[in-house]
Amino acid sequence: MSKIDLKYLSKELNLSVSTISRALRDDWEISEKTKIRVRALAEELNYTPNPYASSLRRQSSQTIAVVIPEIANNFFTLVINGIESVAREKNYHVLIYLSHEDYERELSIVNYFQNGRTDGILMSVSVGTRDYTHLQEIHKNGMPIVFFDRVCPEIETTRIITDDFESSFKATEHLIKNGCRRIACLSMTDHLSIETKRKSGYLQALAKYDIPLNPDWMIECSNDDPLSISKIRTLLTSPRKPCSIFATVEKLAIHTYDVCKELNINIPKKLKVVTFSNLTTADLLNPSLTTITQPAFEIGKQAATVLFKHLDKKRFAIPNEDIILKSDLHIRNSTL
Amino acid sequence: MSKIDLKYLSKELNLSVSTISRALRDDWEISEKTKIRVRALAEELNYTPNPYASSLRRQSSQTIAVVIPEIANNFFTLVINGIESVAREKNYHVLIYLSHEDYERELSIVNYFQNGRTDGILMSVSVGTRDYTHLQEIHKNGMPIVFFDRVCPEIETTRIITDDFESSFKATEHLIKNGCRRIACLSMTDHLSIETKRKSGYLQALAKYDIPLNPDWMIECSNDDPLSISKIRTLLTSPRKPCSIFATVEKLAIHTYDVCKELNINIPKKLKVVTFSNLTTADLLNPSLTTITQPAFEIGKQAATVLFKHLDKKRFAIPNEDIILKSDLHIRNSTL
DNA sequence: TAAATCAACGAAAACGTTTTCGGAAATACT
DNA sequence: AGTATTTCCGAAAACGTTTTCGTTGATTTA
Repeated sequence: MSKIDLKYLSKELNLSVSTISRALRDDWEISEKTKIRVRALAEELNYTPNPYASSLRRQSSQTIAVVIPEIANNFFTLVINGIESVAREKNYHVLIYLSHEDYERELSIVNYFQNGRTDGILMSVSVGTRDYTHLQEIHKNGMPIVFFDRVCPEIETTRIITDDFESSFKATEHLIKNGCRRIACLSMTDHLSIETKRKSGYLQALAKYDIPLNPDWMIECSNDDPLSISKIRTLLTSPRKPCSIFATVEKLAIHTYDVCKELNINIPKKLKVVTFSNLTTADLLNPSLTTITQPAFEIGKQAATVLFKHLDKKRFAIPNEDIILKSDLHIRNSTL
Repeated sequence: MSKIDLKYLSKELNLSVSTISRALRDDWEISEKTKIRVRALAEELNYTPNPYASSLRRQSSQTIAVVIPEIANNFFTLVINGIESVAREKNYHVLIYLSHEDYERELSIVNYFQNGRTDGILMSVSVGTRDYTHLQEIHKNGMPIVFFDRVCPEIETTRIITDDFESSFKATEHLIKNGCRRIACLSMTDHLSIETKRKSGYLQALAKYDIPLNPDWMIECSNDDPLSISKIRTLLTSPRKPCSIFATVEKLAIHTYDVCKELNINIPKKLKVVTFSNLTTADLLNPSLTTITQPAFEIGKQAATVLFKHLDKKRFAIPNEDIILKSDLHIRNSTL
């Protein structure tokens, strides 16, 4: 079975290659009659243009890249769903890259993009990156980037984020109003924009209610699960232990549940837990988990929309702004 | 900042374009001295070849496509992780497409692949597809496909699957041994290979223990969540209701949990539940959920490995065989 | 010494599109 | 009738690689 390309069609129809090409893209310079003939044959032979030839010639790939730290994570999968929903509408293809929270990997991924493989990037930076020069460089070279959730403030582009400070404040306040004053904060690293905002929301709430901060209760965890778990375990077995936990990421709350199960600590009687999370089963946990839920699908959708607004007409520069979406506090039994 | 391509490098170094190209791919016809010069400049200017030009010329894209029904699903994200782990090693790029369990979408996605956009496909078919001609066609045109989990038996290629029959049998037997005889089966559609296997495992277990089959207890659910939930609700409120549920997919078990919560049905006292699932929080649910867990990461890894074995040397044809991995039955409180 | 081999490189074709430029035929306008 | 517009189409360049096929001068072999 010979390949069907423009040349083949052109010979078959006794037309030039350029005419075929134009007919298929519905160019006004081609008569309706020939368009119909061309389309008919193309349809019949199931012709599809070679994407690489098109991309090479047009200098655009009809492809966007999504760079995320991990994929086995409800937040990011929902974001991808949001992105895909608009990419599909625009007939774009979606490349997915996982940085695994590692700076080196992120670096090598971004280097892939130097030469036109993608028309734009949607990205959430990994916890491991503290240096943004690789992003700044590619951005300066004209590659459009839109950040979401874990953003890079130094780069002049749109950042889709949520009201992390406010919702953290609200969640902490919720704990306080439920009688807690000994509130610990589990967070990841210091370098992520979202982490600092969430922590400062927590701190602000403490301050508002005149609760002194116990530095021992601000636990910096990492991507090293066993280490994080052991940190949580020592926290919960220490003589001065907290009566509730505010976790900035879902995983740390799950670790907390695990440790409580192991140590037979009753949630919420002995320990209340609230966390950022997009877990679909939060309602079914034992006990059901109070969460701050980010509008993940919407985040993906908005990020993609901003990017495509630029890709559609290059004249539209991506504005340098934060788009802030609201998270929801779902109060459940873990903070009863 | 002008583009740096081979032409630019060639002018800079007073060498021909072809020499530059060969030097960079470490061709033996180029002297070590010039190789070093070329590499040095390429490194300095951060040259990366245009992937579309390469792909066009070499007729290979360094890209594989993954087609899955949905992504907000632990099983598939783990599979993707497995795939990505080997794709990354091979320096391949991963395109992800979501069929959303819809045949039409799957069709149009597969049509994208007609003209070399991808070097190979890893795929799990959607529940909506009963006609495989689109897959057969593209496969006959020489596109390598490897199926996983939800396979297409008609196509002569490798299928990575799990021991669905055996583990379903074991799970059902587990329910029987725990005193259940009135066991309902929640499944999706009739057309998926995995569904029929899982159901026949269930049926076989009933047969072995001389339990007559109640057709009313074989509930065919769908992707329409509200409908599925209402089916489950009527099942659990009917006069002749089951005392346990075997669910072929995670979502149906979650629906069951929701309905039980709504109707105040105690799990496991009034109803035992076992399901296929890769939920990370199965252990933390109320009650903890007994699951048949598929080795999702390994599935992705194996699927990708088989594909790359072929892509590495085209002489190696993808064998027409099933690779069967074992699932694990994790007994937890929902079947106590 | 002449012929043959070899190492190192260049010119140009090729991959399959898209797009620029131009040209012939048909139609419309003085 | 002659000129100006349209209308429709073709030739060829261009996109940036890779690869085929030479070519040159140096080295080895007969």
